[in-house]
Amino acid sequence: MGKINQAPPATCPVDYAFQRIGGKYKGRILWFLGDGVKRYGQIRRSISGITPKMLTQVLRELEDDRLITRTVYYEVPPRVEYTLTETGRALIPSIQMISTWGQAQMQHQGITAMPLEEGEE
Amino acid sequence: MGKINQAPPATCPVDYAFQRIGGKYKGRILWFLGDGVKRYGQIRRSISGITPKMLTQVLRELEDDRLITRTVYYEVPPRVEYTLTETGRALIPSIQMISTWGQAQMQHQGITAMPLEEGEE
DNA sequence: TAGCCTACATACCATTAGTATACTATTGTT
DNA sequence: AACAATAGTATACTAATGGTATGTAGGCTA
Repeated sequence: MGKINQAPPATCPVDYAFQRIGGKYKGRILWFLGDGVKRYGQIRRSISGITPKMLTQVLRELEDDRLITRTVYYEVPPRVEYTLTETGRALIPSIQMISTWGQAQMQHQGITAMPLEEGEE
Repeated sequence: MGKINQAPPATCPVDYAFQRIGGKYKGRILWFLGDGVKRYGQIRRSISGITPKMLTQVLRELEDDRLITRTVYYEVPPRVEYTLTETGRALIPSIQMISTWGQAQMQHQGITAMPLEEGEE
């Protein structure tokens, strides 16, 4: 349930890729993780508008697709860290390019770009 | 109706971009158009499994977002040609990289990649 | 000890994306 | 007259995606 595009396994590389990084939040999450190891709460604060349920769901899908790893520290309060796998990291240059494109388009339309949020801690 | 992601206008470039090129078919269609001017039927034959309704819908969305242009020739039988705009063409290198990534992953998993179809004419 | 925090899980519901199938218009060909 | 070709429309439907609300565990804080 909740899997973006799980239908017929892709034979086209573009299709294959978009089945994994399409969806409303995946690009932004991967992009944010490109910055380094992040905790659940950090991601949630950086991805404006995402609900905890969606975040959990999306993170699990990315984990299932081996784009990120999830490390649980059994402390109290619990701590869960997410980081890109090699495969996931290999996507960052592509997302970088897409971001650059997006930035240019936004400028073109007079929209002010705000890459990612989150107040320091 | 049918607009993929029309919710709050993106402030993040990555979000902005994925709102335009996300969805099941957009990446593949743009990629195919990267090859040059294409007719409706050519696109339909190249994107396996797409229904005419979806294709029309997606093409209209790409047109609205100024990623492609649509040229109608009032002949019989009708002829409609689609081509990338400058903005759309600027996306091709990113899709190229994503495709390369996808290809590598597919190889890694023993899947045979089949970039795009369509028999010559 | 009553709530608060983190990091979720679960149930339920609404919206949106996508599918299936059939149909249209126009003109030339058989 | 029936059929082919192209580029779609129309209608009805299912599946995927996303959202709200609430629950849970264990320690921490007031």
